[in-house]
Amino acid sequence: MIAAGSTVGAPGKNGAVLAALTTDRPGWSVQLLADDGTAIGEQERVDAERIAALETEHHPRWIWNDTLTTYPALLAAGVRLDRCHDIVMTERILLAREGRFGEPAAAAAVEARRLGHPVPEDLAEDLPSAVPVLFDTHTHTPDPGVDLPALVNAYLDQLSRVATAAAGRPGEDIAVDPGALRLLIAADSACALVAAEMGRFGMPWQPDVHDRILTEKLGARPAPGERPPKMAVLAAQINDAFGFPVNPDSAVDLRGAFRRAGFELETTRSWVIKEVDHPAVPAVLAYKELSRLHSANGWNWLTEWVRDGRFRADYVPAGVVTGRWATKGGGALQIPKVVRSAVVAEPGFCLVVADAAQLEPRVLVAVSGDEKLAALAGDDDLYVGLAEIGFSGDRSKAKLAMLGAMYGQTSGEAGRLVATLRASFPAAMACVETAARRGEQGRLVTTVLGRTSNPPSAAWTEIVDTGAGPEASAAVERRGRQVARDRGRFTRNFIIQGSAADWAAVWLSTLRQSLRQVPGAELVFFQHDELMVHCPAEQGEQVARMVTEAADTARRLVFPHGRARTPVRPLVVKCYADAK
DNA sequence: TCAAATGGCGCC
DNA sequence: AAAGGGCGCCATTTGA
Repeated sequence: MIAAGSTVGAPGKNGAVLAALTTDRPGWSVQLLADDGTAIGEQERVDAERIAALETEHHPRWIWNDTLTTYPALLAAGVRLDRCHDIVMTERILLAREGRFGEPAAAAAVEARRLGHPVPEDLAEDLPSAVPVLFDTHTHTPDPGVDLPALVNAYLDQLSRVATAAAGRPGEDIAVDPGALRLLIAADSACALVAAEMGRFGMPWQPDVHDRILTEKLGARPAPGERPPKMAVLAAQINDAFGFPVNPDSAVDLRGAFRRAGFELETTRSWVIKEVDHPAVPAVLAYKELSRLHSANGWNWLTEWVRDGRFRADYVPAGVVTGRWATKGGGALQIPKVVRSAVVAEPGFCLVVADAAQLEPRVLVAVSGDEKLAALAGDDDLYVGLAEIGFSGDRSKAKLAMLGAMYGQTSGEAGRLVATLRASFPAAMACVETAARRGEQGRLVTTVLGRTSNPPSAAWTEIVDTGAGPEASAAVERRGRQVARDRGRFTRNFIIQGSAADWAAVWLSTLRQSLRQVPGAELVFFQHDELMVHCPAEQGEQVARMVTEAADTARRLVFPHGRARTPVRPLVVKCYADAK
């Protein structure tokens, strides 16, 4: 379990609690340290076996520059480690709070340069998009320009900055408890371990089942560059219905075809086309659906991403500004429901699939401290209670209002419903609306654990300032107001989505710790507010309980003062498609 | 001709 | 039903 407010665990036998590690060729270099950073013994060139022995003997927190470029090679060598401190990930969190967003986050590398070591440009310019993600687990890439003293300096430097960073900066209102920030750092580091482990183990995936789904929907697998049979039939029907050739893959062509047929469409999105009264419409909609399946999760995806019965994704923990995970390639966070029956536990194993029910509205309850809303939070279905209070029992309206409030909807029915919500729950609404106003002013917002929004770009400031200027034309003024409002919607949602991501990160990393007691159990999937464990069938119920307990721990740690609940719903199944 | 932008849609 | 937040990915289109 992650201890809030502490950065290190119990001392090991020899007093060592930390182990700085760099990747060298061949092998690794390690320095054991006490919790104040004092070296214990000598720097050591080590192999995987020695690292495993150090883990057993000292159970240290491993300090390294970047989990995603360090840990996969260790996993490939058969070493699993329990705890780490990820310098790069921590640096991004701290820099954002210090108003130094966008500065190089490779702290150890920066420190190494200060000490006079050469730092290659690619590492020095370590912006989030430039972080090398080496998921080839057999790649063993040395840390260029990073040595053990630099790593230790970077670690101590980061520790010393936590309290100030937690306090934030004058005028920004982003202060959080230092313990919260430490929890965030620990959770993010642990999530990086999860991401590497999950990427290596992979999600059980049966290619024959997937192929059956594709063949059923699309017809036999076509030659490369050809349309699958059922798409070809639909394309022909579309041509017939219009009376002239149309390429349904081309939005330009499709829009032109509808124009010739007398329909002026803003876009060719499916919900727009659905409203058009023309004989081609059903075939167009069917074609779009099949086309999406074929191009995003068709046979090409299957051959590229599924090997040896596993889908191995490249996860990027906290890769999104809000702290949500991202992926590189494979689209692991957009697996369509229609192919989920291909995810099947191995013989003798089961899948424990769990999602957090109505997480975002519950997070709003917690971060806003709205007492009236909190009174509803005990219900299993938050929207039912909400409906009774403000929406004459209409659950769908209550849900729409809540989503509209969190996403910043102002127009249409949802906009009106948000107004109703505001009347009943002023504190909750004030919370999101304050966040929106800060965004409109170009200011920052923070999640509950202290992840801070990125500042607006210079271009944004320019547009907003010009729009507010005395000589602005009506159009320029309108444009300025619009980008300001867009920014407000972003910051409004940031505090909710990001705080939900905080909770989920603690949930995931807490569960990872519990699962060490269950031989054969592996986290195999994580998607924002949902996770999946692959474990021996007889341990399914035990793992399900752990999932629930981890959620409870996460609630206590992340929302210590809140009355919000964060219930999760673990299901023990054979197949992902059965988890509904 | 090639890289970047756009449109569209899957997930939460 | 529509369209507010966050993404990644594909095919097509655009523009240097």
